[in-house]
Amino acid sequence: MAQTKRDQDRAEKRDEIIAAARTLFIEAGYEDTSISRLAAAAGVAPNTIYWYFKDKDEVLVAVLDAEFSEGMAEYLQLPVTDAAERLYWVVQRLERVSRLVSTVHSRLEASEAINLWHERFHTISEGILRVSLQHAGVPADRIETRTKISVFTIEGLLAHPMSEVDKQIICRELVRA
Amino acid sequence: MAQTKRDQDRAEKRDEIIAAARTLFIEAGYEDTSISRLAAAAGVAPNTIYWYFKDKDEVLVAVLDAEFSEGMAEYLQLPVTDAAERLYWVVQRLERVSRLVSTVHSRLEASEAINLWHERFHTISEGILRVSLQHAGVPADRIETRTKISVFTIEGLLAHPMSEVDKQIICRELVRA
DNA sequence: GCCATCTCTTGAATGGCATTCAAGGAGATC
DNA sequence: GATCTCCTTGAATGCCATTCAAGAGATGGC
Repeated sequence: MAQTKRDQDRAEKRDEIIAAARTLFIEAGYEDTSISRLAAAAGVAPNTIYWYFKDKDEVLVAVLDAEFSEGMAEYLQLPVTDAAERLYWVVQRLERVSRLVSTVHSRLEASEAINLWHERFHTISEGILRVSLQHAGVPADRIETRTKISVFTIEGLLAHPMSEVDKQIICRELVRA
Repeated sequence: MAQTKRDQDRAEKRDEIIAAARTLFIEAGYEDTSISRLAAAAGVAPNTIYWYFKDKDEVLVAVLDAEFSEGMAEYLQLPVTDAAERLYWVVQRLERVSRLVSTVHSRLEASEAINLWHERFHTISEGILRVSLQHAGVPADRIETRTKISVFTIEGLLAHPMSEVDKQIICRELVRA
């Protein structure tokens, strides 16, 4: 109701670009997806992208938002299991977007928008992990430290190839009381 | 003796380029150091770089080798202290080159040379860390897992700003028996 | 001493990139 | 029907890494 038809069209077109970017960024990588390629996939001219987004980083932020909210929705519907299994699920889920994880870290310095997104992501992730560790019985005075270690370890798991079994063992160690 | 004068000159010039790249890559970052800038700093034409190196990634590998061997020499001369302090020293030492750490991870896929260097680096680092954790009294059946967690956590510390105190606390937790 | 060969350096391209600019078209508004 | 705003685009701009072709200078063989 608050939206005019124009606003709706605009939002739809923006979403189409985000959808195309999502596929390309995840499958080909951010660096290897040029604005031209993205524009071609979205069926527009390269400079049209800039009508909807300030720059390429802002497209990435939109993709990250979409991926994050989807992943979070899945996580919240997860059957209740122990902390180690939930953690392992998170690792596997994040693996789909591991390229983006690496890209975000490499663009932290260059892009303020990415930096802000990254901080927000860490705040939320740490919050969830903190609760998991509490439930798992980690002593209160070590929760903060163990939370950070867990977050960093998960990021490490995404950046370095490893057998599924090893990942599971590491997840179990992370939530050890 | 095995070297002719020419080979020596060549090695010297190569080293000059590496020296210039070392400063630029560490202070300005790999991405923000164009071959042109590097060439200007080294006092040669841009394409001269390609006479000494296959590509920009190979320059990076040379810089990494130089930094690593220097850092390793320092580490080996470290006064004997407890594992947590040594770990904290490593974190601080690596912080000088934290940009490179991030760069290496972001270029793993794109460059086979970087990938190889990275694997070698992890093998060596894990080896050293493993010994530290053994000395610190970590149970044998958890050494491998804890080693990996420690490596990933150190990488995380480098990529995410944090107070020195928090870093020390994390280092202490990592070597906890 | 001379010529051929090899090393090294370079100016000038090539084809890419993200981003910007200026011009025009298509709808909505009046 | 005129005006105005939104949207799209072709064509630039100024980077980038890398390559090419030409030549300078030293080296080795005769």
